[in-house]
Amino acid sequence: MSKKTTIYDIAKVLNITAATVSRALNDNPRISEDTKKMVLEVAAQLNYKQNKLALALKSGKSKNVGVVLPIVNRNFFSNVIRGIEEELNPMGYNVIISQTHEDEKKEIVIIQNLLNAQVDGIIMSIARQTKSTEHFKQILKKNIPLIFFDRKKDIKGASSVTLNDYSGAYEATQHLIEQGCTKIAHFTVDRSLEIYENRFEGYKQALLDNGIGFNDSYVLGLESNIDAGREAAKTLMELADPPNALFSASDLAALGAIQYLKDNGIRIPEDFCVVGFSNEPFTQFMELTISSVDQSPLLMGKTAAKVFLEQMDAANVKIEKRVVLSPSLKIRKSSSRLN
Amino acid sequence: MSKKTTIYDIAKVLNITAATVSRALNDNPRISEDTKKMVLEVAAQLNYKQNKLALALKSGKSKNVGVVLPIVNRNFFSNVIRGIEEELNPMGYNVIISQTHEDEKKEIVIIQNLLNAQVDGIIMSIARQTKSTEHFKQILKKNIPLIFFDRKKDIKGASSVTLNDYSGAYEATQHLIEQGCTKIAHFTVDRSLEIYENRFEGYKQALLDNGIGFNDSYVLGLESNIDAGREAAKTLMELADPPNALFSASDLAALGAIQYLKDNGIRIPEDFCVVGFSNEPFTQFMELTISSVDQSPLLMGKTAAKVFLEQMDAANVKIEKRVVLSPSLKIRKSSSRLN
DNA sequence: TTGTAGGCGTTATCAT
DNA sequence: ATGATAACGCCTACAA
Repeated sequence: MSKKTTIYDIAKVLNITAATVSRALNDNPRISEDTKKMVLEVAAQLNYKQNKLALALKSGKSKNVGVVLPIVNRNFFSNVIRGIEEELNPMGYNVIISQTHEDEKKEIVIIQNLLNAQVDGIIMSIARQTKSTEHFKQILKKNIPLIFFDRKKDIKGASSVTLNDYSGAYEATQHLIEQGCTKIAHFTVDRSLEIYENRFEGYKQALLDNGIGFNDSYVLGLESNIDAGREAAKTLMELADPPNALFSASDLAALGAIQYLKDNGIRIPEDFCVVGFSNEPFTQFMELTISSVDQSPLLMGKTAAKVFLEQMDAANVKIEKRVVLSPSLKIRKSSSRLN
Repeated sequence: MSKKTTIYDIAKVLNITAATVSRALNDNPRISEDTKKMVLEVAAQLNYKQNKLALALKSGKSKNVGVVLPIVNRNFFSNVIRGIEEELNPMGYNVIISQTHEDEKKEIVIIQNLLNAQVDGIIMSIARQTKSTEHFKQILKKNIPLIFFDRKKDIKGASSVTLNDYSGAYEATQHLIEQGCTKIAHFTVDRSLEIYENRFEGYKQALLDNGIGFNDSYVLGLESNIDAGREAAKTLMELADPPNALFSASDLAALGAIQYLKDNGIRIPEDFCVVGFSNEPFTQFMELTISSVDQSPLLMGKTAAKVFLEQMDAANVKIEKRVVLSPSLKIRKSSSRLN
């Protein structure tokens, strides 16, 4: 069809040069109002659209930001994306999404690709298994901002926006204790990840601060799904001295546990209290609503985006920034004995 | 820091020309194995990375695809994104996400922006209120593929991947009838949107085909959330002749209705059967699991991506393609009387 | 097999 | 106020 119209096409029509057209289009002061008006007119007539690619090549800024995360179709991550997009789009940035599927190799390839695509920044949450840090350093070496969210690695020059998982876990456990629970179990997922380790530590510290002995057999590592939760609950209840409460680092696992307990005639919250983590939508939809720690993913996304924007403004001034967001405990039926 | 290395840097080291380097890097046959090897070596040493921007400018192909949808943090949409990304990333495409927030003006601006950014294609689900089609035609005029998913407009040259909402609704209604339900209500959302209109039509036709009179007062339009569902259920049950079943075009509204019914001592499924639409995750998590029509969003995303890839291959051959996916009814407790 | 030169669309730095 | 020119990094005829 009709080739794209360039500033040269406009220039030709008006018998002026492309440079002048460019100035007119960019509100350059060194140009007469008259020619400016004419250029704008012809541009409209010819349906001229700036080619961002050319601009990007020239300026070295692509106005694209890469967002890398394990998987998009999970409530937490899709909310983060939403936050990032809402903050960045109005500033003229496009958001490129890539999924690692928790695969370190894929993560490395993706980052290579984004760097080749000349993204202006990378906002990411690392894959579970990622051990290497070489690819992160590559990013920083090219002097482009790297902002981690939720799952991070401590790397000089990289910023991060995380949740205070420790205090979230502490608060949740404290709440269970206040409900009169004395024997509190904990479901963790993968303590080699900082976030889960911190949740564990918060849980443990709350127990100790309240003079409650910490019991190793009450801590179980499992996958984040319903079946795993059911099974783990079974394991717990078959202990010689079973617990009477659970703080789960996963909402789905918490749900599984609740299902198992109910099936076995254990009343919630009368006999057993449960608090989950993530504040997944379904926790509010159940008949027995589930208490959970909210991670404010939307805010996390927005904050990560803002940190990126700051770094862009700061030009060469490379100050790594570490933002820690406060979780908020949503108390629901599964842990509401009093009142 | 160190400037990015270009093919010129490599050329300089080897005392050859950039063209030769380019050929070596691109497996061009017209080059000696020796120089090729050397180039590759030096490229590795200098940590050379191809600048995709330059390539894009030269070739006119950005290897970016725009994905435009109302909002990302909704189960359906985030699953579609996942499908698209999984299909396109391995083919070397990056996926740019933008949200319209159901705002037509924003949709227009976003598309303008994507066109300026020279995307190679646009995969999108239109905003609710969108009436104009001018911006869609702009896309096609530039000869770049436009693929709608779920919510589409019929435009010459545009492809689409949709769900057979009609048959999904028909099947759901038929199922309710088979459960012995005689008076079936319907929650719709916005019948000015094709998908909801089709669900309504499928519902209506199933009634007629079974010799069941269609009752206008059983059809309510409402927002897709729990409270609206509760309220609408109240309206229904206060009718002189209240229904004994509900086919809701929204899972959340279905949940609201179920909550209201339960609160008022109506037993589900014994007294009243419910089927929703979308197969949201929570429908399986409830104690009373909710029957729902699955939209296979992941497949929808993958299919849309494949259609795009086909169109790219087909070069100038612009064949618009219309794919219609089959829904599948997930029968759960909320509508399981028999057996 | 390799080098030369031009162009993709912009902007910026000189001149004029 | 405007024009000419170079440059961003790459690819590809064409020439040698």
